[in-house]
Amino acid sequence: MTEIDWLSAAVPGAAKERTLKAGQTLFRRGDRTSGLYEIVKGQVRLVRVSPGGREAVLHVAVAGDTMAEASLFAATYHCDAIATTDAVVRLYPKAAVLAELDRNPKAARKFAAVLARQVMTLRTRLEQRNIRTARDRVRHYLAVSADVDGRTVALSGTLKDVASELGLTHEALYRTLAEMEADGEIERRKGAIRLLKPI
Amino acid sequence: MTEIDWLSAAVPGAAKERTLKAGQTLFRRGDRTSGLYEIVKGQVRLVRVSPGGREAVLHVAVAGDTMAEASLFAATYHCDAIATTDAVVRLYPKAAVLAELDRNPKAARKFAAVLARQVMTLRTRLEQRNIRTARDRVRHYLAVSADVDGRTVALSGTLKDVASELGLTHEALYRTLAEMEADGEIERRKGAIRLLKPI
DNA sequence: CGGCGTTTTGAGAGAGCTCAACATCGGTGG
DNA sequence: CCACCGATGTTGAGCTCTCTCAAAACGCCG
Repeated sequence: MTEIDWLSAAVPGAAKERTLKAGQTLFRRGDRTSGLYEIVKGQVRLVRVSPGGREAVLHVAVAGDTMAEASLFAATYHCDAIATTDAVVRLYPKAAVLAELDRNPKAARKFAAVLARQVMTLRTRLEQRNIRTARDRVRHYLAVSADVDGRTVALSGTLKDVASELGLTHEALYRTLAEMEADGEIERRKGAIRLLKPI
Repeated sequence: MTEIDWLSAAVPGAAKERTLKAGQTLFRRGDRTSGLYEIVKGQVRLVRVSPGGREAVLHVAVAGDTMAEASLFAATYHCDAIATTDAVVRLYPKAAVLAELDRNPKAARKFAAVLARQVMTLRTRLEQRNIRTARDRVRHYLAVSADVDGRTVALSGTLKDVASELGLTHEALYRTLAEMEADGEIERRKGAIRLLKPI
């Protein structure tokens, strides 16, 4: 279950949609928190702006992501949220979400479960970034993403998306996959990769 | 509040300590989940072992960290946990933690808050790894870690620790800091860095 | 004082990034 | 049905930056 599934189940009808133009601000640091957001369309980035005006990006949320979960438990936002493209967001109001957490232990447990899974996934991706060579990083990705038989990896989006998730340029990923295929380590199919040698 | 503070407050006396030799297994994939662990001393790594015997590291937990939070909500573990050094771990039994979450909405909210904060921190660190040059990565780190006045960054551990958190070799970090100091961008103090130009 | 870990600087090599050109694919409209 | 177009996929060549290996200074603690 994703966080969004949980939210729409827990607070049905409470969410409000909002449309943003590219460059428009969703909230600013110091604003009273209104709740957490789901990105329906487009892209929103969370940034901390330093006194000198430089931006440090904390997170780039794209369609399907949630952001600002921690704002549920804070009085004010600790960063700015700015749409990088035209975007549509859905607000899950803080009061409604917290009320449901208090009222319904099952829901609270489910929410914690969703967050714990996110923590796990993020740690895995962070660990992956510690791997230096493209080939080993791809191997790590394949090993972690392989289905139960450990032989097939379904590719979620385009290879460009995978490259971005791996922290590689798409060129580097293409080259690496080509080399691995030439070495008989993998076989590329439409939307999937088969592992030939059990790694 | 850290996760550990929350745990010891929520399930006082329920935790059990266990001592591990280097190389010893704490749990294996498929084992029934017993709860989540805090590392008291040493280092434990979570790995997924592929059919061919290669290890994909999912997380390296060091003293003070918690691990396997998601196991609270699963019947079996999904990876192996192996001590990389002699280690002491503290087990917070699943039943006790879940019972407290069900019984006490305040505790459940607190737990969710801790997890949400972890998600935030991890996303920030992941975003940081998207920055390619050492200098910009250090700038990002400084901007995010600066205290309220945006002028001073307290260093938690040694610079080697910081280098590891940044995903840089310590040599690269030393060089970068030296250059930044030469350029008048920062000033290095004992256990802290002052930002001279507001970045 | 001696030993160990941290900090520092040097030199060289390798790996991925950047820029560039081209192929391929899927959808759209004439 | 075909031409067109944009995005994805693919390959090439050079460059830059960090990593690696090495060695030495420094600081802390027993």
